[in-house]
Amino acid sequence: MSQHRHPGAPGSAGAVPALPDLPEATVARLPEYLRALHNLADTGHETVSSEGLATAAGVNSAKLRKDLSHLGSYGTRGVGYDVALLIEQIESVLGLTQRRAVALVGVGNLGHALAGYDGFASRGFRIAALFDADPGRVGEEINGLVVRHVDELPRVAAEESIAIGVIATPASAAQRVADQLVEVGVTSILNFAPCVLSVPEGVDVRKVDLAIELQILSFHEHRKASLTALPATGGSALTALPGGLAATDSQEAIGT
Amino acid sequence: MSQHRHPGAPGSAGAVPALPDLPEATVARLPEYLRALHNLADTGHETVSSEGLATAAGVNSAKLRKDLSHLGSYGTRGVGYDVALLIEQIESVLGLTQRRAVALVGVGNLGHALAGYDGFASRGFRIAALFDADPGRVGEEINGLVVRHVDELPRVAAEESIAIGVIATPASAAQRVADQLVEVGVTSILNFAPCVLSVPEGVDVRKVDLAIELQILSFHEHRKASLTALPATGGSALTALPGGLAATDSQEAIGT
DNA sequence: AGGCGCTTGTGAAGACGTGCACAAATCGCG
DNA sequence: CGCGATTTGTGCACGTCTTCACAAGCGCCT
Ligand SMILES: NC(=O)c1ccc[n+]([C@@H]2O[C@H](COP(=O)([O-])OP(=O)(O)OC[C@H]3O[C@@H](n4cnc5c(N)ncnc54)[C@H](O)[C@@H]3O)[C@@H](O)[C@H]2O)c1
Ligand SMILES: NC(=O)c1ccc[n+]([C@@H]2O[C@H](COP(=O)([O-])OP(=O)(O)OC[C@H]3O[C@@H](n4cnc5c(N)ncnc54)[C@H](O)[C@@H]3O)[C@@H](O)[C@H]2O)c1
Repeated sequence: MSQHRHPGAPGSAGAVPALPDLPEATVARLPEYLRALHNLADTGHETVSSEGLATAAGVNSAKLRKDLSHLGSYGTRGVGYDVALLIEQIESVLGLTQRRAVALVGVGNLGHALAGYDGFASRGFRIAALFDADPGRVGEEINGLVVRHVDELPRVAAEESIAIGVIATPASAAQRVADQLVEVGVTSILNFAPCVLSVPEGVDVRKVDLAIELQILSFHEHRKASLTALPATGGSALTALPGGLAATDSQEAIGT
Repeated sequence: MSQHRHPGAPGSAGAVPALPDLPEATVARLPEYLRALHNLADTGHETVSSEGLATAAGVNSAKLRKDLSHLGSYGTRGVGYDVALLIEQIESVLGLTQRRAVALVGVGNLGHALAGYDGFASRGFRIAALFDADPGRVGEEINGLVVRHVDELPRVAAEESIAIGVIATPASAAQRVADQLVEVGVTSILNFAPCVLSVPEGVDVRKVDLAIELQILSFHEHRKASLTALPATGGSALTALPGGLAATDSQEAIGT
């Protein structure tokens, strides 16, 4: 976690973009806004209201406005937001003006799918290199890229100026791979292996774990089943009627 | 969300689970604790302290204790938690005592990888059916399962009592597939397509979007680069030491 | 039995995130 | 030129989550 908040320079008369220092929750939503905006642009929309964009992104419109207000005032009251301008601004804030090079380590079952995914390219990234430790896989060509041995990582990382590393190896190898990535200067890692990675301060790790997602769904499934099964709670008072239609739970949005 | 648990009956002679109604943030972490606990059990540990488990799960120990306290008091002061007992409790709360059936729709690039993934089975789930709309793929056998046409979903869903649907189709087809899943009674969906799904109240959707993860990393990468470029802010400090060996295990955990 | 060290469980405080509600700003039109 | 319709940007209150700090409980050793 980044904790050191520089207290000084509040007004900050800086003329430059000035690093807005966005709330983390906002950062996590910006990509979704960006995707929705691209959809709108592709369908010919020139402007969009906060209400419209919020619906397209699946969030509350007040939240969307507050999020965007952190980037500056790029909307026009009474009109809405200019789609092209907003795309530009969000991409700028997310650092997508340069196409970042991604290295994928572990070209197995999952790695193959990722290597062949074109959603990377269309959203600001370039798979620059594939690595594996299995000699049987080295040399294989996927989508125009040759799989290299992981020992070549230092050389290739320098050549391609890798910005982000993706780990798709078994969990047992993930920490070692992470160490190797850090060693060659990678400071952002996306980890698909089901394990906790230990990295130096300053290195960011995000984790995607499919089984965890399913287990969270399982919890809610379990809870829903229990609720309809035995609606009587405690011993007295509040006799939540089992009608089944009186579901008070509002929007079902779970987690982030 | 309601939080008031029954005020009386502290000893709680109740033998039944009793629906703890956990905070969502806690639910999202329980699977990680569970995974860490299984690792501990496999390496012969019988008990573990909150500190130890917290480290293994990559969280703060106070947070872990508070999370576990929501399930009840399953620890022993001065000793720690019984690993086997805690596994049992967490699995019970998450509804993993029954092996839930999962249907995977869209057996393309990504779908193939998911269908062949054994991490499902070992963590409480069973891939019960594969579906695709492409006649060319229907009939193909993957990992012992035959790909069926998506039109067979109603029949198969009933036969296998599908609990969770996984969508791995292109975004353009995702909403239609979601509708079909809801239609046959599925109330939990894991969506890999980069789009917002609209579902009725009572249906839970979780989304995994690889490009979003990368873009969030990109933001932090961008910010880190800007900071080192112009460190004039405040007193600066933090001169990222290149040594590389001073790995403080302070995880950089971003977002959730 | 009693004391000591260790660990849990939790109250309290603060940080963070959310959503309402409304003033301010802008456009279009008569 | 002014007015009403529309939509942004934000102050404020509320709820959720995190973290600290410590009393209470437990086992072990003397
Ligand atoms: N397949 C899926 O759908 C899926 C889903 C979620 C998570 N995961 C996780 O993703 C990871 C990969 O899964 P998979 O199914 O592709 O496994 P896999 O065994 O098919 O592929 C792993 C690949 O990593 C390579 N590898 C092993 N050690 C390495 C090292 N030190 N350096 C470089 N490469 C190395 C192996 O040679 C292999 O090619 C696993 O941790 C798995 O738990 C997979
Ligand atoms: N491949 C990846 O690594 C990756 C990563 C992240 C996200 N995604 C997303 O996952 C989804 C699938 O990606 P992919 O690379 O596997 O695509 P793909 O084109 O290889 O596979 C899509 C499959 O869905 C099937 N399909 C299409 N319409 C259908 C329908 N109505 N019902 C049932 N099946 C249908 C197609 O026949 C095809 O087999 C896409 O939305 C993609 O954006 C993929």
